[in-house]
Amino acid sequence: MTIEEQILHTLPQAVSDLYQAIMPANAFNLQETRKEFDGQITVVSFPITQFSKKSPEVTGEELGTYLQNAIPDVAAFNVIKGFLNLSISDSYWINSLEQAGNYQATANGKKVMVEYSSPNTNKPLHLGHVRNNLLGYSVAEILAASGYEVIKANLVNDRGIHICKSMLAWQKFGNGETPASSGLKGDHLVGKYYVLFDKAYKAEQEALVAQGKTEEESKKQAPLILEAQAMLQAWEAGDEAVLSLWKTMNTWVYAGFEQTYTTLGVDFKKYYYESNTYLLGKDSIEEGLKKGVFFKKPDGSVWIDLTADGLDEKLVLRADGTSVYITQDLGTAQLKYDDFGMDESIYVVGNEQDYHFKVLFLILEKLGKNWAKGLYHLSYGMVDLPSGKMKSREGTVVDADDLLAEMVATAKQRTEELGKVEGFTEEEKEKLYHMIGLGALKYFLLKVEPKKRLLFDPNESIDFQGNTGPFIQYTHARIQSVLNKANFGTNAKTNYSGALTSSERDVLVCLSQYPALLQAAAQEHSPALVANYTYELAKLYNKFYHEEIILKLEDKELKNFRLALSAATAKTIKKTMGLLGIQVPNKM
RNA sequence: GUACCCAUAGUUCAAUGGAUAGAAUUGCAGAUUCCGGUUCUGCAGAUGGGGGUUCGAAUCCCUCUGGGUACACCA
Repeated sequence: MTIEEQILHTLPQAVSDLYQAIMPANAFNLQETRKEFDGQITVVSFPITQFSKKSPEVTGEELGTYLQNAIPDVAAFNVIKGFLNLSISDSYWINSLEQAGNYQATANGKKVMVEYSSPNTNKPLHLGHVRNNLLGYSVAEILAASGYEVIKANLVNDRGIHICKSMLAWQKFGNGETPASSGLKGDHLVGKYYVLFDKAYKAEQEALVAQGKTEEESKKQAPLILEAQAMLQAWEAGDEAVLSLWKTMNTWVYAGFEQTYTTLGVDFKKYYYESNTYLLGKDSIEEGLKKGVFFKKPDGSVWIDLTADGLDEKLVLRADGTSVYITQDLGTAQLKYDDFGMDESIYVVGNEQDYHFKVLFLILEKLGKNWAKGLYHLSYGMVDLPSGKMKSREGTVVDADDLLAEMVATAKQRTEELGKVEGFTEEEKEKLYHMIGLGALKYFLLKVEPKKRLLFDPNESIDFQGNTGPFIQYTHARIQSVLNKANFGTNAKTNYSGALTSSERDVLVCLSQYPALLQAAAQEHSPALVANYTYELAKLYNKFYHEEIILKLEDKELKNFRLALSAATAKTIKKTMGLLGIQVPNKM
C-alpha cells in the first residue's frame, strides 16, 4: 500500500475513534505539501472540523498524533492553521524507488474508442489537424496506459460537394496531372485543384454580379457550382466515370495522408468512411418517430424539439427523405457501438462543433441508448500563430507537412550550432533532428489545456531551455550519459539507508506520484497534466543533479542509490513523454 | 438577437473550493564552470470591473466589459 492509501485508510478510523463520527475516505482532502513547509503530504483539516467540533489547529494536532501512532512511516507532523503536514520517513521514500518507473496499471476491463483526425479528402492537413491528431493520439495512449482497451478510430470524410469541387477542377484544368507526373504529394495535388476550383468559381460569381445579379443569385447560379452539384448526384447514382475518378483521387490523397501520419507518429486501428456511412441513421429516425422522440412536420420533414432542454428545434431528416449531418452521426454512433460495444467513446473534434455534439448526445440519450452516457466530446480550441490566427477559410493556413519539415530543419540548425553531434552517422543525425523537431511541436501543443485557444510560437517551442520538449529530452540524454559513464544497468535496486537530502527526496516524491497522475490524466482526458508533470520531474532532477555529486562519490551505496534514482527518473521521463507521443534520445 | 467557451506577471502557460496564486520567458544581480555546454540561486512583475455564496474563491452564482464560436433542409 502506498503511503497515501495508508493515510486515506486510517483517516476515517481516526475520525471515528476521536470524534465518534463517520466520514468516508473520499471526503478527505490530501495534497502535496508546499515546499515552504516541512513534510510531503498534507491533510486539509477544515472539512473535518464539522465532525470534531474543534478548531482546525486542534483537530490537526489530534489527527496528526493519531496518524503518527497508527502509521509507522509517518515520522513527524506539524500543523499550520488548517493544514496538517506529514513528514514521511526517508526509508519509505527510498523503498519506493524500487517501484518507480515500473508502474503498470492493471486492466480495468473497459473499452474506449478514441475517434480523431477525421480529415476531408479534398485538401491536405493543416495546423488545426495537427492539434487534433496529437491530442487524439496522446489521450488514447494515456487511456491505454491507465488500463483501458483502446480503439483508435478515424472517420474519413471522403464524400460530398467539397470532394466534387476538387474532382471537377482536376477534370477541367488538370491535363491528366498525377502525383507521379508532377512529383507532388497526393493530398497536395488534390488540394491544389480545390483551390483552383474556388478561384474559378469566384471569377464566375463576379462576372454574374457584373451582369446585374445579386451575390446570392450568382453564388447559386455559377456554372461551376451547378456542375459540381450534378457531379455529386452522379456520384450518388453510382455513375462509373465519376466513381472511378473519385477512387483514383482518393488513392492519391490517402497516400499523402499516410505519409503525414507516419511523420507525426500517429496510427489508427479502425477506419470509417463517410461514403459508407452517409446513408446510415434512417433506422434511428424510424425508431425515434415510433418512440415519439421525433415528430413530422406537414411537409414530411422530421424534427426533434429540444427547447425544453434549452436548445432549439432541430431537423433530423429532410422532407425528401435524405439525411443531414446529424442523421449520419446518429447512424455512425450506432454502427461504432455495434462494432465494438465500447463503454466509452471519445470524439476529438474542434470546439466550433460544441453545439452539434451536445445535440447528438442528447438525442441518443432520448432514444434510450444506454451507451449514450459514455460519449464524450473532447473539444479543443483553435491554434493561433504569432502572425495571426490560422483558419482554412482565410487562406492563410499553415500546411502540416511544411510545418513539420520546418520544425525538423530548425532542430537541425540549432543542434549543429551547439556542435554536439560529432560521432553521429548521417542516419543518426536525421533521426535526432526529427525527434527534437517533433518533440518541440508536440510538447508545445499538448502542454496547454485542450479547450483553450493556444498560441504556437515555433521558435519558442524549440528552445532548449524552459518549459519545452527539447529541454526534457536533453535532461533524459544527460541522465543516460551519466548512467553510461558509471556502467549502470537498468536495475534500480538499492540498499542505501542513509538520510535523504531535500533534492533527493523531492525527486523521489515526484516519482511516486506517477500512478495518481496517470489516473487523473485519463479521467480528465488531459495530456497537459502529463506534460506539466514531466517538466516538473525534469526540473527537480536537474536541481538534484546540480546540488549532488554522483560519479565521483567514494561511498558505493550512496553512489549506487543516486544512480538508481537517476535511472528511475530517466525511465519515467521516457514513459510520460511516450504518452505524449514524444521520443527521447540517449544522446543529443 | 439567443446560447456556449475563454479572460491570471510585458509575453506564453499552471493552480481536485484550501496556505504567502506556481513556472517559463524577458530584465537585473550572482553561483557552478565539476559528471555534459542547454545547469543552479536571488530580485522585479499578475487573478478584466462590480456584487454575492463560503471558515476559505483565480476557481461556484449574478452582472458588466473584452475576445472567440455556434445558432444551415452544408459537412
